[in-house]
Amino acid sequence: MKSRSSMPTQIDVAELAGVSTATVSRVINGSSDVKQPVRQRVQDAIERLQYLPHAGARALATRRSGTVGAIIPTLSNAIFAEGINAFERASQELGYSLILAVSHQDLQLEDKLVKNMIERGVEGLLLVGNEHNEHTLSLLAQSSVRHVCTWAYDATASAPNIGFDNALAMHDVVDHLVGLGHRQIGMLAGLTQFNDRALKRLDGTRQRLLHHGLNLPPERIVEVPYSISESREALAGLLSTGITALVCGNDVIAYGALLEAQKMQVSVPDELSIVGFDDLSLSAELNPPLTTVHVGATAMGDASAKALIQAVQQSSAIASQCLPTRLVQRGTTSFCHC
Amino acid sequence: MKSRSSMPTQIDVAELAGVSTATVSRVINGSSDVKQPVRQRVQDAIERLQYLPHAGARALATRRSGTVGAIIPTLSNAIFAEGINAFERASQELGYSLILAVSHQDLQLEDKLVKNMIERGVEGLLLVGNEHNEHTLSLLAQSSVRHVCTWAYDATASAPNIGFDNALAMHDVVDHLVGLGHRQIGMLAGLTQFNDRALKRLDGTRQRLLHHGLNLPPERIVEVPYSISESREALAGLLSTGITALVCGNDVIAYGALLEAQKMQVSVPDELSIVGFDDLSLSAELNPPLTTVHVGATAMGDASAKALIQAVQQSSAIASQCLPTRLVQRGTTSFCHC
DNA sequence: CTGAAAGCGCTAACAA
DNA sequence: TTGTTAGCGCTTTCAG
Repeated sequence: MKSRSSMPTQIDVAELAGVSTATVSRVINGSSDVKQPVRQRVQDAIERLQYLPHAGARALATRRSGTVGAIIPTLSNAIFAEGINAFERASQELGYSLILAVSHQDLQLEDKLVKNMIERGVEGLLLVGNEHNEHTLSLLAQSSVRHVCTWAYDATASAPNIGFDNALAMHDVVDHLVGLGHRQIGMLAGLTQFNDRALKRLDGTRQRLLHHGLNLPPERIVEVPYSISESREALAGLLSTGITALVCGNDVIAYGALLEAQKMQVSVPDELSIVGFDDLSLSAELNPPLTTVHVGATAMGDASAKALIQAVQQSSAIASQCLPTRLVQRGTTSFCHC
Repeated sequence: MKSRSSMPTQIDVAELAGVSTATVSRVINGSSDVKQPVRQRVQDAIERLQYLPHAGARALATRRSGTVGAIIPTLSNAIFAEGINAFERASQELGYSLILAVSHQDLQLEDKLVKNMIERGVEGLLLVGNEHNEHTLSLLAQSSVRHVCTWAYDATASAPNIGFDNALAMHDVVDHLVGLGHRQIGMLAGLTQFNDRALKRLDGTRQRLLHHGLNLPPERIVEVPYSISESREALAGLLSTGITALVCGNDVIAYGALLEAQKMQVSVPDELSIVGFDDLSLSAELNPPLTTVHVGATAMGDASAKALIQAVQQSSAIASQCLPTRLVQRGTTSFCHC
């Protein structure tokens, strides 16, 4: 008899049930070839001892941890929270637990976190964006941990991508605005440093404007962090450049612009059209409701979990997916009255 | 020489460095008694092989997993996302990884998730609220996994609590409103079933109104889910009961009330005062800015992680903490003009 | 200061 | 169908 400090082990169950540990293992793992009476004795013993298998030991023996990891920039951004919520749900339904880490937009930290995830034996890993350290990528490559880069779809990326085309999405936005007669357009972008999604949105906007023969001069571009108050502060300056429409890098920035415009008595959409990006649930409820780009964060989280886990289970590669985005025309955009 | 499919193990490092695995282990764990030249050889070997220690094996040997768990109702609620963000950050800084699971307000599912967390060997566990299955609690008790119930402080609860007094917080709200001359007060509460926080807020409001000799009749209480649109729908009915002030179970509900009132041309705060709960970052930015109860979600997540991990490391008990909450008076409340 | 060896709790051949 | 026996990769006495 071994000395055990706390929890019962398989050995205890085996003793109580009068079988070998192998049999206990078989029962736990649902092996079909255990006779009913034996199976019952084992299950009773498990019940009586309140035995819980040790996941670490099992991972060691099977070389499979039953966990997936996710490393995201922050959870304070509603759209990431929503995506992770879906990712967790899908993983859970497929029998996997989620190890979550937040990188705070720090690629150096992200690298450490990836290393940690590999040590923990995650079978799949979700990352955000396509910008990562060289070292991080090589770590992933030689550990052969399945991984997907999400939120951004880039056909040229080396790692599997599940996300949407941030640049292309802006084409719809620009086309919409130009179609409404707007010619003087500005952009309140998210911080583009260390954020390829924000950069693509800016680039996409610029390119599509050019396509229409329009310019996006530097004075009409302001980058702000994910913050309503900082977005508000930037609006007045942008307005002074004579714009009639404003493209925002995300919904939160758009909220700032809208609220500040209203405070400045600038009528939206009559004097200024505003377009957001993300389509947070609040956006449809504002007065006026925000015209924005809907991205399926939930669908993305869901698809990522399923793709990752399927790839693990079939030891196949992950197919990249370019998810659709959709411009939702609501009340903050209208014909240019000028 | 063993056959290895994928990753290098300690044995490989030991061979390459010409030492025993015990020495490799010592170097990894920063044992001071390894001579410098040997230590260097080992570190070089680790570097060259890109060796990563196997967390599962280590957990098995040390009986410590280096993980903490958190089970929350949802991540779609911004205030939980914020709390978990802080919890993760603090845990990470203390060297622990986070295993996160979402219960979708389902106590049955929560029970399964707790079981899973114990199997995974989490050293500490964060739960939300004080309402849990009997079985869940006993599981926790006999596994002796440290745990805290958060978001709600209840002096009578059996498990350690780190949160705020949801009922007491409403006293400030009611006092504020009554002090402004309001006598006809209604409440747009969150769903109280399976949610002790929402229930406490409702009870606290009712009690404090009684204290002032005021009533909260059933027709002035409406429960709605965490949703702006459902909150909006409920407003008209509430307004028809002749209220001059509305207490909301959370900020999102308050947004709905505010936006709907504005749409109905009911002036806030002149004709209707509104108070929220949570103080999400958006609340201060609305027009008018929302009067609400500030709860330190970040502080709570942070305190929970620190308390949990400290208790684990000193194998001591967790001290419950009643965190302060603060009424933030902004623009949605004013003197009763009646 | 370093090495040898015995597990940690579980699973997976291989026998029986 | 069930038991026996090696490990999975790491840490940790205990010797030397």
